[in-house]
Amino acid sequence: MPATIRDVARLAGVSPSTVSRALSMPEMVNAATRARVAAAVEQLGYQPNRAARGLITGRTGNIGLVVPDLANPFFASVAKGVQARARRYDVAVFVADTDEDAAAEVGLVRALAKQVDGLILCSPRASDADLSAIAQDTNVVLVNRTAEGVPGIIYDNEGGMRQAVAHLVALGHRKIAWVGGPVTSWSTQHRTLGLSNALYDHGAELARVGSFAPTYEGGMAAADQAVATGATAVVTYNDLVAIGLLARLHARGISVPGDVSVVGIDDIAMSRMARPALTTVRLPKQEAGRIAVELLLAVLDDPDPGTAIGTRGTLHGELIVRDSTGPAPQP
Amino acid sequence: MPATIRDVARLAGVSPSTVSRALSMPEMVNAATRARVAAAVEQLGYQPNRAARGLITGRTGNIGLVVPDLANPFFASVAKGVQARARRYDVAVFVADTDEDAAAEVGLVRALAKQVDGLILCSPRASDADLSAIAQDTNVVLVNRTAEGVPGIIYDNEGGMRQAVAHLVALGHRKIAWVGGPVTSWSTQHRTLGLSNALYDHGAELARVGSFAPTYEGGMAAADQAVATGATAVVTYNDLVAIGLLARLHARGISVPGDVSVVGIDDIAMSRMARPALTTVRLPKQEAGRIAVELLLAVLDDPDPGTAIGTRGTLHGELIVRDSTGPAPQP
DNA sequence: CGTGAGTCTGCAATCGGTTTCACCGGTGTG
DNA sequence: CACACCGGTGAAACCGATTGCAGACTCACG
Repeated sequence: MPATIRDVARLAGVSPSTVSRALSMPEMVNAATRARVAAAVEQLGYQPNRAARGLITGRTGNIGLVVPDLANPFFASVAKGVQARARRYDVAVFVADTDEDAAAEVGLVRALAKQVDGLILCSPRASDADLSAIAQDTNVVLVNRTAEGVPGIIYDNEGGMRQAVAHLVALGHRKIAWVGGPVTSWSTQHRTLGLSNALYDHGAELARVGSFAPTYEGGMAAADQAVATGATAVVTYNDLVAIGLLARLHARGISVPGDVSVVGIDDIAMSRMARPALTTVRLPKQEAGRIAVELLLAVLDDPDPGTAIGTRGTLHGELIVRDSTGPAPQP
Repeated sequence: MPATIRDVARLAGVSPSTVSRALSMPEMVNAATRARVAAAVEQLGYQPNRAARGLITGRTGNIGLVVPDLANPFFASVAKGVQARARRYDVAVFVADTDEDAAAEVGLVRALAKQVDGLILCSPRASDADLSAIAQDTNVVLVNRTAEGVPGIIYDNEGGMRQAVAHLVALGHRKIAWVGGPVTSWSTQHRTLGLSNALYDHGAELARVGSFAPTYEGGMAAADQAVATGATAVVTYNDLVAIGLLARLHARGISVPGDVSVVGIDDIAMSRMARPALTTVRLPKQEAGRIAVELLLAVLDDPDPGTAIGTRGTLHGELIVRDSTGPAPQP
């Protein structure tokens, strides 16, 4: 039903080859012919069939995005960024959600790999070994995770933690509790390290509270233990955890920031709606998605694997001070 | 690099045609041959090239999902449902975000239409005319919107409003304010109507507060006007609005539910984390996505346009009572 | 005027599958 | 015994684009 390249050719009075060239290598065809082709294309509303093109060029013009959970606002934002930037390059995006399941993730990636030119893996849960294996035979860009020889975008977790600590120390806090995320999480490890270093530099004390699910419930569970450490401030793995923690503290009648200050990481939409509004380290989420697309397309265009391999973008967080942090209570 | 059907054929000692048949119409080929082919497929890890198949069958095995805003938790949930169900049928999903822009939407849909077998349009902002035009030459399923002759899934807005009203009336509320969403929104119209009817049936009074953006900010803006109506309860267009309204009421020192009760619609994750936790009408979001996929695939399989046209699924909401509603204050 | 270079265009092969059609051997029927 | 039929298979055409190669034409130069 839709017009084919032959229809255009017939209408323009040229051969299909010429139409093809007029569209993809305009400088190779005579200006007059080019104009005739353009007119015919216009008239028929012709759009080349991507499947047919892909068959011969080996490029599909599609990329895939794999995230652990679309309903998580962090990943939704990244997806939004990916999607917006991909459109600019006329690339379509397959989105897949693994439901936080590492095994499902590997299967999904394998299935998707055949249908796309490259994949963006956001906070993948797969093992380093699986990840490297995948990157072997597929163009992959990692977001929020690193793996040997695979290009990616990461956040400057150390820098973010440093900002949070500087803020809290300035407010007089000397003992700070840390609520970590999943033990296997790459981010948890780096954030723990960054926080620990920053606190050491300021001569303040770190109280580790352990690992919790990166959810509202995880935050509620962590609250009592965080308070029990005697810390006057709590930094959490992400905003969702911080908001859960806030809820539990409120339920127990503990004042924020009067008794305890709370800092999250991410700056999801919910954070400024929390009560009290959450102080947090804002991570540029859509930006990560946009850069991931640029990086992936660069990898695709460069046939030489040496260039892009190891290319790694770093994005910096920004401390957003709201109402959940205040001066440390006088003992 | 990846194995082609010819590789499989050679290994199995048969012709490509037989391999094709063994895979797509197994009953047409001898069991022994079929086994040999299966073994060869297994050994080579063969997966048919979708582009090549699509070229001849005219089916891509892909569907598209278009939403106004991926970062909106409501749409993220729908996307999650679509995505999960599509995977079950081995169908890949293109996701596109229109940024709430009706014009961009139409363009996006046109571009996407060529690359997929069908589209799921979730809460499309386009005009009825544009929508019908699109449905003319593309397989479309609507979610949260109706259009003449286009199949879709909608929510039973009337039923949801009825539940909310019954709850509020039972608590003694006699005058209820309604904060509407965008005037052009299909949902706004139906929710307004449903609320109005339910209130009439209970002999209670409706106070319309006007149209507001379906956002947190919209809710903050609506709060003062809602209070000024003298109503003892407020129903809002969605949960985001309700949460914004809650924030503004808190800022003004108005107690919820002591002075005013608040009811939202959607039941997004944020709602149970609000303070007070929000009473709301839960809409099955992932379910809508799942059904939309089923419906779309049914449309695709049925060459007769008469059957599916006008097929319309209705999903029912469920009142979730939390802490934002209570007995009407005694005058 | 012949020749070579250069520009532009068309022919035909190709990508990896699906599908039509013909064919083959074997069986059942008139 | 001739014929139709049937299950199973292969050869070849085809889907809609791209691209290597060769031909046609123009132009300049010797």
